[in-house]
Amino acid sequence: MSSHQAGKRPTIVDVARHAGVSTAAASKVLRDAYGVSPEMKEKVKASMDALGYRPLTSARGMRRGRTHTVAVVVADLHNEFSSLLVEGIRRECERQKYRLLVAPAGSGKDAQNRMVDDLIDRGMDGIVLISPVGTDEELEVTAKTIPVVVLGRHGASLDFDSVAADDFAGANLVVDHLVSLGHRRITYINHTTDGRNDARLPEEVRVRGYVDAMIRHGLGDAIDIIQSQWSQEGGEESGKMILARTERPTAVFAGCDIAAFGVLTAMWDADIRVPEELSVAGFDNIFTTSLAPVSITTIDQSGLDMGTAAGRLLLERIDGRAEAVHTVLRPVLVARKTTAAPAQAKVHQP
Amino acid sequence: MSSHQAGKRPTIVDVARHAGVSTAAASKVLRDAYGVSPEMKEKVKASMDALGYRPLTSARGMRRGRTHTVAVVVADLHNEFSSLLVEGIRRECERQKYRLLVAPAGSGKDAQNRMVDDLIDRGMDGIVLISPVGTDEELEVTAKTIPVVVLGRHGASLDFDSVAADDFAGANLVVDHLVSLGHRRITYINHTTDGRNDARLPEEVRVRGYVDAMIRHGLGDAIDIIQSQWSQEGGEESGKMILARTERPTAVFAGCDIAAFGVLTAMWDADIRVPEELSVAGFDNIFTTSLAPVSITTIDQSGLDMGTAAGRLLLERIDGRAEAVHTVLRPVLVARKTTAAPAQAKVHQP
DNA sequence: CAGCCGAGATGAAACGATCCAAAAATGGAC
DNA sequence: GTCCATTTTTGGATCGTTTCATCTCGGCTG
Repeated sequence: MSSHQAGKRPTIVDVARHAGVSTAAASKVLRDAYGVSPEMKEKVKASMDALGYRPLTSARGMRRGRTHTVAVVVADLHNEFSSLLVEGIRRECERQKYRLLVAPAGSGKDAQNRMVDDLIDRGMDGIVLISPVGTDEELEVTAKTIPVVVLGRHGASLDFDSVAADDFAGANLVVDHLVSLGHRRITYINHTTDGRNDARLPEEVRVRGYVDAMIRHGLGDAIDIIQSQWSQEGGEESGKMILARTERPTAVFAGCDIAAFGVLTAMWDADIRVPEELSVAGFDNIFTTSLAPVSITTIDQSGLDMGTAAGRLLLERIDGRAEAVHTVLRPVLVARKTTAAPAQAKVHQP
Repeated sequence: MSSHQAGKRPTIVDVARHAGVSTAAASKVLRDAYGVSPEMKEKVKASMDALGYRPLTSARGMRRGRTHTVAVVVADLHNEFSSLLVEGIRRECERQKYRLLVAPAGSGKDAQNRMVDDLIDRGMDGIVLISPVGTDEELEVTAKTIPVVVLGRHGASLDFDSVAADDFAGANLVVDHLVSLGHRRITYINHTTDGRNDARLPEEVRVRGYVDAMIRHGLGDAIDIIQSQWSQEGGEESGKMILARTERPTAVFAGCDIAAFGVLTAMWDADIRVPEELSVAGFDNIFTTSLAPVSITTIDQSGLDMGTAAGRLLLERIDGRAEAVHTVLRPVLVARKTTAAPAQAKVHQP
């Protein structure tokens, strides 16, 4: 045995004995329940901090079923955008005196499901899932057991709440911005999902938004989609492909910021000046887009707001709300330095 | 009440009844304890997955005192480097069938201490603290209650383990690298800690490493330290200060990567080419240093290894080890594209 | 065949809290 | 001073699991 058991932790029984009252009384004081006289309250409280007593959350949760703890399941922590979401949830939890724990589950479906089970077994009061890969059916099974909020995925289940940004509107904003600068040949970099092809995935919604906006501007003929991956490598490759063409676009709309970084790398290596020779826009407004030497034009989904919204919904659910709520947040364009009017373009539109 | 209690979760009593055995027997099967016949084992296991039974970790932990769960306390999740550390810890925990939860506590001392208490109350088996702000004395009090590993802070307590990178050696590597490229005027950007001035803080160790290396190379006269903050703003301001000088350095060693980004921004804005006109080096090897259009030379502390080391130490402690272990890991230089020989320099050294 | 042994199985007491119903104290009203 | 209505206080059951001491039962030994 290690030496950590040294001074046994005081229990509520110790407090009661020290104060000369019953444990039931001590418990009431602890919870400020009804039916305890001021002097008893005083006495017990004094004993509590004389002994340095702190109730054991797990023992509490056992009878009462509440631990005042919620968890957010996330694939990994490297994604800056999910950090923002987490921070939003955390703030809302803090405001309502709940504790938030972050559970990194990996990107596999089984791993995520196992993590959810483990969190339930560990007495969480509710769970937020960030862009989970499981099917809606799987999530609904979970949601019958414990309050669940899905963050960052479009959908409309009756059993769990959801919060997502309007990716369609976001993609529209980018195209509108580029067109208003005078661009017509705007290439989009898509994230190709191998296998599952869920219309509610952000990537699907964004590409639809791009296509729709192009058509709306009468640029249906200029629609140009590169099937790639939303990673720095995917962006870089796409950039090189574009450079290899005889007729290049004047603007590239990378579906996410990481990919935009990749495109910039490709341009830098080829000595193409951004935005003079090519405009580049991202999506997500991750922290480093503002930090880059040439700050990147992007779409801000206001992750903080999404997070707090999710936190609020979750705590409402825990509190008893029965009907599902689905929130869609409106993104905004953050115009920075990677987009500008194209070299020799008529600024006026047809 | 919400509708989540629908199908009551099966307990070990249900399993026992279903299998027609005592709960004690069921419990033994669950833990594969000694003294259970093959046929009983079979029967009970069948009942378990017939009912979809999963033991409640908190109830278990209550009697046995172990929940197979550990937590890592982190100020916030925006720091990419701590994400790496967390990932390392997670892998080690997974290997040993432990669950890791991440607890974002904020940067305040009180907030961190409160978080640690709450984690103990929630039945964690052990805790890793990433660059905690509390004093060693406070940490020792905690470490008497629960196994603790401190990550990213130099120190040598008898009550808790620690893992840190050799910041001194890291700073040496950068200076050696720059000098070998032919630089002599190397400016260092320091992080000024207002108030506490702990010699074991990374920033203190790094600046000592810089000074020491400069002297070792006979460049004591060229020592030039800018007191600033390790943030993108701090880096940018420092960059501007350098530009305003009549005699500029040929290389800047920003104490951390974020600050290096700031320096690059300042240079970009002033049309100074990096590395042609100025070399810039960072420290930490955060993910985006490789991703930036001009990838940044930096020091890799191999956060993954630090994390797994911390995880291993923690689990050993939980397992009973009594003596403290302090690990220092050797960092390596990652030479990328922001450093090169200065414009008109003799490449040979005196 | 009495006695012993050890492996398997079990009932009940923990663990640290909450919660319910019942007991004790308080305070008026008559 | 008795009686009733409140308020305070309490004992003990309970949550889901482990653990401990005990019990059973077949097989061996002597």
